[in-house]
Amino acid sequence: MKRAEIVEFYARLAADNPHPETELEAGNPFQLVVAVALSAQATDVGVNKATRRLFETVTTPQQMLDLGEDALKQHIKTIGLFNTKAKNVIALSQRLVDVYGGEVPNDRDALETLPGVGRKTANVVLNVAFGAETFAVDTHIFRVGNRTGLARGKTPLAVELKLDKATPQPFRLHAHHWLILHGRYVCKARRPECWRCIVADLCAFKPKTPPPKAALPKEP
DNA sequence: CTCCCGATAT
DNA sequence: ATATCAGGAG
Repeated sequence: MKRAEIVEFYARLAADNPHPETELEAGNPFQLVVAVALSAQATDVGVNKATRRLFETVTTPQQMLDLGEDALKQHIKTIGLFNTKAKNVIALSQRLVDVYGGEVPNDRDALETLPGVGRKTANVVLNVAFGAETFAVDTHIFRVGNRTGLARGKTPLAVELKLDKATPQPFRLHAHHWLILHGRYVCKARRPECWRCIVADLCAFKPKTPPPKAALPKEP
């Protein structure tokens, strides 16, 4: 995608949603780390349903340790991969207490030493909790970047580095939220809704999906 | 590369 | 029935 097209692409998404925010519910950086770690291969809606009650009583790493792994599992058992996620969240909390004074570090390398936290989760925390201009490439952004031609790559890291180079100010801070929300609600994996996409004319995706035909009445 | 793994949409 | 969901670790 050309420079002017990229600016137009972001300008439209920005005009459509001036103040995009994460849809994960978290009251502080620690809860954010936990919520994002839990969100792997799960929907935000599902994560929020599980964390709503959990976060009423657990707001710090020490409180998570006091709760314990078994009780945590009961809270998050409706989320996929809950066994490894529970283990990771306890280990992550232990490390925050032992090494970082119970605080979430504002540093990608430090974040990535936390169990269950990889580059994508670290980038989300840096952006949402600390206002860094990071590009957290999840399944949605990977798909949108490759489909549209905005930022293509074989791996999430490759797409991230291209986004970093291709995204100009003043769009850098919120770019990853505009892309993820666009991917979640319009440029969907199964049935992309190109007929109502506001950047379809800038997009390289060939089979522009038509609007659904009106449902025919069923024969009895 | 495989494994982890329940809820939801199609 | 099956693909997909704010991935990460071994």
